[in-house]
Amino acid sequence: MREVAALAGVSVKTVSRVVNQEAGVSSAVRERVSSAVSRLDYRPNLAASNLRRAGARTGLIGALVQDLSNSFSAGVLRALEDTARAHRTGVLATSLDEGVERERELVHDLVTRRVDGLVIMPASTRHDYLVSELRTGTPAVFVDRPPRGVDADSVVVDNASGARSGTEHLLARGHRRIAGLFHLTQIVTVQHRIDGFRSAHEAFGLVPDPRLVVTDISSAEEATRVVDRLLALDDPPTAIFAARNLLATGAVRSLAQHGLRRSVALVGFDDFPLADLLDPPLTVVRQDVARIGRTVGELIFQRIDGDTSPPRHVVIEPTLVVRGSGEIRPTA
Amino acid sequence: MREVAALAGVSVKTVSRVVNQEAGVSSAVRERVSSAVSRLDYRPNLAASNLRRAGARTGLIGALVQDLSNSFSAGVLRALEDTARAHRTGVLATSLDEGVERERELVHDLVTRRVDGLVIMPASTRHDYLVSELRTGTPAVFVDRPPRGVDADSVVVDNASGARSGTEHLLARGHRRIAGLFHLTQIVTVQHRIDGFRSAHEAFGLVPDPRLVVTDISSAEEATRVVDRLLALDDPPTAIFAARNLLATGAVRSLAQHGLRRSVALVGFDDFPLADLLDPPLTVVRQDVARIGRTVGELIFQRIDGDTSPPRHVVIEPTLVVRGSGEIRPTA
DNA sequence: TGTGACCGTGACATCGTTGTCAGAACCGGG
DNA sequence: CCCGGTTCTGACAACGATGTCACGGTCACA
Repeated sequence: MREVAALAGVSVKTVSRVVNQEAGVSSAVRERVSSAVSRLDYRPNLAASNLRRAGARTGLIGALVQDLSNSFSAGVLRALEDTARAHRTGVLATSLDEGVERERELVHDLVTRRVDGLVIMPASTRHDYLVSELRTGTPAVFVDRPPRGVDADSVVVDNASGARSGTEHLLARGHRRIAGLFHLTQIVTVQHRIDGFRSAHEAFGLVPDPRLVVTDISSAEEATRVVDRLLALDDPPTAIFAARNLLATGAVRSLAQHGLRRSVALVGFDDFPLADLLDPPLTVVRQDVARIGRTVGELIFQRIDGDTSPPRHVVIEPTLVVRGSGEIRPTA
Repeated sequence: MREVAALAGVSVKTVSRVVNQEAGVSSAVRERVSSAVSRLDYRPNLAASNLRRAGARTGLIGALVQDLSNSFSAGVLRALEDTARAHRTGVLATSLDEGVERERELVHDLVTRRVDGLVIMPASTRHDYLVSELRTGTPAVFVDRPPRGVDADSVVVDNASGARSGTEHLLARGHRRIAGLFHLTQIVTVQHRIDGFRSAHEAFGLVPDPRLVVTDISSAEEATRVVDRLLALDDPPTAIFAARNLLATGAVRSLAQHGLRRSVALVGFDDFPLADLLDPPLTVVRQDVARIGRTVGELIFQRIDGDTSPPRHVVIEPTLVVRGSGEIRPTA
């Protein structure tokens, strides 16, 4: 900046005025400064500017998601990004891979970076550690999983209701032996999905066979092996409820290997690209990722703009998308 | 920081020493300062610190990708993110959606933010505008599409060779009327894929029927309509080469609607999750996204660490993944 | 006891920028 | 020609941190 000032023969303050398009600079001087700026490839230092300006923003929000390459995370992030762009803000996104310790470190790091807001798809189950972080004034919004131990906005889907409707869909078609595939039980949303799975059974006066309820499956490959095993039972399931997108794809792989894709019903939780192109097309409980991402964006920017009303907890209802795989009748 | 110093009864410089774990502070003082830090929830201001420190890094790299929610972009980004984490660096990712103007603005913005490096999956075809941006010393690496008008590292796949091997795969199985679906011709990689498609034909002493070569298709929906139209021709294609993941899925939708998934052969360019679960499973030319992302990460961090050797252009060979859809024989 | 080395600490300048305020130059009106 | 009011410009301090250097105190040793 000093160099620009020297080249243009003015003070640094005048350069600052020109760069920030402040009024009250003669056009002759403005011209000289502008040409000096471009001749020297001068770029104002945003950090220094933010330092000096009162209550300036960094124009950055931090987003901690489960896994960038998972279509759910990516979809939410994409919608969030679009909202952020409208507010001239960048998104600093990181995958957590269910790493609890990593979550803590990253939050600390992001707060230290002075991001304007945090969007957290948490790996941890207790978020007390956030209290001191948020005292610094950084607003946070939780996505997909609700906050515990700290008061913050959240956007989640009604997991119990989604799992319930998916399961009831199978029960209503006569299935009585339904396998339930679930992710890590320590995750609250997974617990809710299990609850929904059970309450659907109760509504039909049934109790799920414990051998058919498998939890803590964390990859598609593991889901495939689990289904392989279930299909080998004396009385195998006639339908499968896979409570997460990766588990559904794992289940499809197993069914395909056994040539049972058209005989065993399957309902998944989470829609994903191409689910409609499978054969049979996959019936799923869909979470509207774009809407979730947009809602998160709206909440966080309201907070950034100074909204201090009590935390809001937005619950988005998932919808059942009927495509074929969930309508297969039980084999006698 | 002043408050911490006051509370601990020391100077700010000593607080700085403790925070940065510098040697030469008595443990008593260190103790007092640490407790003051946690009592006040003090967080050092990274921006101010960077301002003072000579040649400090922001610990940020900017990544401009085509579309975060596309599995190709997301996969590359995920691998890049992992590399960046190893270097204690965050990734500021943005979708370009083929927006040329947006690319320019974002690059300018990121350079102004003083990111340590830029990773660009460019929307534009000429990158002269980068010359002045890069003069500031920010290194850049191009992904997926090569730089033109500026000297910078790049990581691309051999598009011509990939398209050629995919097309030859179909020709070798007796197909003579092969439809080619391509994205925007202004994109260099698309031109190369077209070249590969043609040269495969030449190798068989053939010339593609111009009516079967459709370019500038930019969405899955449009691809579906195009295939609908091609199938309605008097002499419809017996095989389809879809030179991008979205175009392949669009093609599958059309084939499905016409009940032709098992009669018309299909080879796609770009692998994606679940391609193996389609029926028939999709034969594709696969780009190793993880390897691309890792390579990009290695290049950019070498530059950040001061490597000033001439630009390197890494070409990654795509591989043909045979699954079924590409092995369908032509119908008589 | 004096001396030099070393240790712990703080004062001050500085990074690049902008808010504040004051001064210089110019204008029109009396 | 003087005066008050604009208009334009610059000097200076400050944002939050750290590099430099100098200071006072301990300690070992001559």
